[in-house]
Amino acid sequence: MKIGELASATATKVETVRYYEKIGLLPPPARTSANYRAYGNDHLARLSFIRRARDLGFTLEAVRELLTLSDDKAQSCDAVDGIARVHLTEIDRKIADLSALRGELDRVIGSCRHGTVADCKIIETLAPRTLTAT
Amino acid sequence: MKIGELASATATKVETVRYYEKIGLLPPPARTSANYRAYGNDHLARLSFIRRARDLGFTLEAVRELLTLSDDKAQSCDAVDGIARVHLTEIDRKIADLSALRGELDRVIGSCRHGTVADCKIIETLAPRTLTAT
DNA sequence: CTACACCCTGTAGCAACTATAGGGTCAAGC
DNA sequence: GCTTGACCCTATAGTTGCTACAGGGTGTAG
Repeated sequence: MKIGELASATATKVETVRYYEKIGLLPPPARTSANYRAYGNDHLARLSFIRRARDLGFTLEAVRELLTLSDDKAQSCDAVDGIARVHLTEIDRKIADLSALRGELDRVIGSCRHGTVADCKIIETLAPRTLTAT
Repeated sequence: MKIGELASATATKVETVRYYEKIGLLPPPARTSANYRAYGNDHLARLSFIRRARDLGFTLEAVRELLTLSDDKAQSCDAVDGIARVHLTEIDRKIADLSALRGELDRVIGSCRHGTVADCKIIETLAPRTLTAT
């Protein structure tokens, strides 16, 4: 399988595949006589794994750990569970942050009376103190 | 006001202040004889504006537009309103994405039976297809 | 007069790609 | 047999929004 096929099979860009190889996430494949990368099913599986983990929002560092853990089949999967739980906590925090933000922005937008910028409540909210007192 | 004072007055790092100047978001201030930056209240106001907008999640590009708009006091504030609404839509999308992610990750974690990696449902979820068929 | 906190410039680094420049390869069609 | 076009290669620079050096100068307190 050439890099373009691997890429489209995993909804990845060709450059990204090469990037994953460069940072050691995807092992370097064999090469054809024309120096083209020749991938097998193991590469397809590994890249699929990476993409799924990325889609779930894991960082590349977390993906790297998950890949290492998944190679040791006899080990307890508690470490895997731990990584996932830490990640879940982070997502919860992000959602909370964004929701708070959303509320505030919504309030700001709601105050807009569609007048001129001089009376704009949005601008006022952004610069409440010293702007007029310059 | 020296850069350190301006920075601490706006909860910004000194390097960030210099960075904002470099990208043209904050105008270059006067200099003392020792070549130190000397800021006035207008700079304080502008940096406060920038920080508030950033806290609300606006990109630096959006902040730049908001600053430009806020300078023209006679103009209608509909453009300001528009930028804020676009931003709100983006935040909503991000929240939705993260919530979907959270649900999926929660489901994956819930399936963990704390056995070995070989039976790990989390790993299986990440690499459902070809990994075992290599 | 010597520490020490602060200031200066310029550059490199972070995540996770993406894009570009400047080439080589290969199958199809004329 | 030759060209066109899609694909492949490497290497490097760009993206966003900072942050962290390195290697210096300045100002003040003890």
